Amino acid sequence: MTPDLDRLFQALGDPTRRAIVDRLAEGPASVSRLAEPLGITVTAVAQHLHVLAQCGVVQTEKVGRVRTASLVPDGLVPVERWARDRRSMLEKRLDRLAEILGESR
Amino acid sequence: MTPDLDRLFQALGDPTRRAIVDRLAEGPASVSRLAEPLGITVTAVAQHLHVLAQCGVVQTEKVGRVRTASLVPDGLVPVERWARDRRSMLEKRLDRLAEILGESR
DNA sequence: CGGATAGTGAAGTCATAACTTGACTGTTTG
DNA sequence: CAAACAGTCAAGTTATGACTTCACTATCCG
Repeated sequence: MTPDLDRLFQALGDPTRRAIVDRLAEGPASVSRLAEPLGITVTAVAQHLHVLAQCGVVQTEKVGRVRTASLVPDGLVPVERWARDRRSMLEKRLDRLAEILGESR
Repeated sequence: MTPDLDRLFQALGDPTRRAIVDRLAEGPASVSRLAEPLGITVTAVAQHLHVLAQCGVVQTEKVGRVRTASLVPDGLVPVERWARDRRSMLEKRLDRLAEILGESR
């Protein structure tokens, strides 16, 4: 069910991948530029970028021999919405509960 | 770095665990009640609940022989905030960029 | 009491996923 | 052209994590 959300959350579950997102939030970067501060192979970074692209968080474009990655504008919206929805659902329930408890006073 | 977020996102990366959260959004439930629709062992559910509790998403209380799980009111807030922060950072950057491009017209 | 019910604990299995290495393809530049 | 550079591809390694089973404990109820 909802394989999109699955891949999205699973992708963000990895700290290295979130670090990449953090870095890209400050602006586009090449594969090796991303690899540098992470102490990781460029191969590994490329793999991470692939999964981040798969779930719509980043987009990459290769010009010449350098591939530049950047964040997709609304890539993180589903995450935000998922969390917000659950929270609001819970809050509604708790409000109703409080109301009932209040009435019986 | 930020082991809290790490555990949180990693926890939500598992579809079964998100299904549990979904179920709990509708109200508290016992371990076996949660296991039933998932086609999974109660043991597995207990394990999932443990990791969800570790990262502050659910809380459980055992009364008598039944353990009841429920969502922690603000357990998902960090997720929401993380996503929102990245998005707003990106938006600001794109706005600045648009401004600059606009000026040069 | 005795049998069902609800969950726990320890161990083991199995798949996946995060890396690495090493060989290779293109691209830039002195 | 040759050497350095940026990235890619295909394997292989290793750790972790999502399960299961089975034996066990504690609680409820007729």
